[in-house]
Amino acid sequence: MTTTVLLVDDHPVVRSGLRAVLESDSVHVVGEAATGEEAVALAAHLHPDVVLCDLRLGAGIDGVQTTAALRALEPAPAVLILTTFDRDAEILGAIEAGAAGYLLKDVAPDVIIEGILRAAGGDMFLAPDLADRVLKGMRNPLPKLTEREVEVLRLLATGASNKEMARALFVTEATVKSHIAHIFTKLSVDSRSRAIHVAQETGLI
Amino acid sequence: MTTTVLLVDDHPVVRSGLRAVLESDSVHVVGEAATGEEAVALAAHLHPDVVLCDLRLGAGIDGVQTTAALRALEPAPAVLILTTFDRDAEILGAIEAGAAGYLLKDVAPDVIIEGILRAAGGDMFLAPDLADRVLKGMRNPLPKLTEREVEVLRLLATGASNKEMARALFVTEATVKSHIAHIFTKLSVDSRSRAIHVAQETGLI
DNA sequence: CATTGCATCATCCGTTTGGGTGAGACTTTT
DNA sequence: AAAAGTCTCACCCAAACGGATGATGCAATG
Repeated sequence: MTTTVLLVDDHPVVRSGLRAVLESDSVHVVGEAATGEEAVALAAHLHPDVVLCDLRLGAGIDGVQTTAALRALEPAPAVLILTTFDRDAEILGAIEAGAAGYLLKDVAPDVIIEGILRAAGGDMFLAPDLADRVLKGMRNPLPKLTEREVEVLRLLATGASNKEMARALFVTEATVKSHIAHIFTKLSVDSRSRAIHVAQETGLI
Repeated sequence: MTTTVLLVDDHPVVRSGLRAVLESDSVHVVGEAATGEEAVALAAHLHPDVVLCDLRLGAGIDGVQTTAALRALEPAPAVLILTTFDRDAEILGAIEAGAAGYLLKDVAPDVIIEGILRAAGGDMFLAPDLADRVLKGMRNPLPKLTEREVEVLRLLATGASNKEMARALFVTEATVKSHIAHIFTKLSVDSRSRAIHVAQETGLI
């Protein structure tokens, strides 16, 4: 029995590649979507066994949000995340959103097929080089930042001074300092540069 | 007459996609390479009209170096850069290394084909949304940093303090401050965070 | 309704950073 | 040989930052 798959990627070339590589006795590609919104609409209609989804989708909702929306469908397809990057925060986000697995784009085609079949069977499937990191991430999850803190962190990452952030956010410098102090504590750092670094490394921003 | 093309990308899926998308009356894919080294070796042997090359090639030499090596062949193939990112420094690097053009991966297949044909004909071909930026980059080229300065900048971007950099580089803090002062001047910034930001934005690091 | 969490602001204080200036040693270029 | 560029270092000073502590208002949670 063949497993039906919906492809979600904003690059036409990648979709064609996946189609070419996946189509076989055991896997049948029933549709393609370029955005998360399109993916959800198509999945609701086509009922694929598995949705193979990029985490980075140019415009619109991102891969994590798409995963969550797909998993809320009835019946819910298994969602397999396929992407170029291995950012901890996003792996965890996708898994938490109900993804069955996570593969890097540079793996061999047969690994992807294997992942699809296992995802269709209800298995979890993680690229070996990532399993470790995911587990580590689960052991020391990054403390969650509040919306405001993320906002400050983003400004911080653009190189803004406290004064500039205060102006941009319509608050006093004291408030900005307060937010930054909290951010530093949560990220276990003691300088803006290091905060930027860990924020980027963990995919927090 | 058909134009012969060599594909260079570290992702098998992308290569398959490109092959599926490009193969036509006017374009014939004569080979695929996963690394820059492999690309040069194959190109020397297959003499393709055009090499379609990703800038980011997991292991080994990068796209810019590959471009330079390919252009040094006799006869030299036209090199068309195809990538996901639009980092100014790399665009310029590839153009300087002799690339005929630069396309983003999310463009439509027929745009890629058009780019290949024009590259084969000796034209320059830039994705429209990039041409502006390239020209801007040429008008305000980033002042070149010395090796030492780049080294300091990299450390800076990891969040290191002056003291830590001094230790890491076996110099005094005064020296580190001196380098940083020069970096700031060259990048026209006045804080470490902003230096990190422009360095990343311009692909300097 | 009490508690908790968030965002806001303040003051004090020590440390780090950034800016200016100058200078010696070594290499490459002219 | 002179000039230019790089890397190294030092000193001074003002501004920005980071840490500690505490307080207010407000919404959500229990």
